[in-house]
Amino acid sequence: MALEHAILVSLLEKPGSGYELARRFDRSIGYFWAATHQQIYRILKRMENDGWIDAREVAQQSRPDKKEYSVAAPGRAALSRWLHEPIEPESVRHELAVKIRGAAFDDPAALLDEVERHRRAHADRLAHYLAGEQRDFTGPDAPERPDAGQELQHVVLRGGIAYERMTLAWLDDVIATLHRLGAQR
Amino acid sequence: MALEHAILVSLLEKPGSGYELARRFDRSIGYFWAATHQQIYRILKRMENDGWIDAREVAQQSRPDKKEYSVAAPGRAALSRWLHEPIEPESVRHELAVKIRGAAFDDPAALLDEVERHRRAHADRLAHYLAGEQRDFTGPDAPERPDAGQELQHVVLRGGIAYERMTLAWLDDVIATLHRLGAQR
DNA sequence: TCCTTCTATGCAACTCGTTGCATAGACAAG
DNA sequence: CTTGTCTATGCAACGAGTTGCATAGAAGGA
Repeated sequence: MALEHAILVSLLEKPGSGYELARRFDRSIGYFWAATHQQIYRILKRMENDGWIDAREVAQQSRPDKKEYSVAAPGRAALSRWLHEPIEPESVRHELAVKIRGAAFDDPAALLDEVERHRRAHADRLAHYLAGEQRDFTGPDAPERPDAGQELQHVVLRGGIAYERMTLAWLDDVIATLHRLGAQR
Repeated sequence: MALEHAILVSLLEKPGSGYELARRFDRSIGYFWAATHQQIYRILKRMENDGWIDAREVAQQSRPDKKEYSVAAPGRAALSRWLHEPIEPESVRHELAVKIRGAAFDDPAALLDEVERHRRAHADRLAHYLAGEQRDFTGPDAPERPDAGQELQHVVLRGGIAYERMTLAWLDDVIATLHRLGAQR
């Protein structure tokens, strides 16, 4: 039940509409917590009913009107409560790992294309993260004295970068292993 | 919808009851795909109805009887179909990352205990993985000529080890960042 | 003019996953 | 002989997440 909290954090970083939030969840924050626009709209409605967030109708030119949400005091309090609650170290769900173990009962070499496709996807994501880091934190346009929010966003991004680098190295290990098993047949 | 496939893989590696599967999901395979006994029993029942797996009543001494499941031909075919389908590179859900970004709107230093608790949990898990690797793959009792299944289990375990090492290093980075922000106040 | 794309919001139906509870046999400790 | 623990299976209710579909304004291109 952390999606509502992820939305609160995103709205505190910058107020926005459901549509804008959905796009943020396709980008930055969504790299650490995925969500579809359906989930987002539903939870926004619930949080508005509960008084956690305020809605403001915004008329726009050259595009449809939108409802811009911002966090109200009760929402901030709810987020604060959640931040002080302990959470369980996450339980991973790594579908590809299941496939790799399953390949023992099928053709291991047939997995190669799939693994290489994943490798490319992770290489793209790493490049994307590194470009974002350059743009926001380490490049010439980056703030000289970053505030706490920027420091924390940066350390989360460094986590994403470390994750992608580790994953790339592991996928190379997987590919080498599959090749080895293919050569043995 | 990969839990059924994870169960099929586990049953191919070794037939067992729902209870035994639940314990495996607390150990080895569950490190890459978590599941409770409720989910497992429900899916076992469905797969039995669909003819994917066969059930066999096993009378036991000094404990209750159990139903031992093994994979039938249609289940194997279903697994094979799934193995040949492409899957999306997984969408991560990293609750702690959401909390870290949220800490910018609360007290960053208050997160230290939580992050250190996670660090300990990951250190324990790494130690557990390394012990398992020693026992099954690199120690004196390990097979000299591992078969394909063992090679694939090992490469998945190496992924788990790499993940935990990366996570530990990142959590140290997070802890250092939180300390730095605390010192600045 | 029609078609597509982008912005923007939402309903309905379904499956997946979690939590709490219930039952029951066998055994060991107090 | 009651209590607790481990093995073993399951129901019911709920909440989370996915998929398909629908609507609608505005812009741009064929």
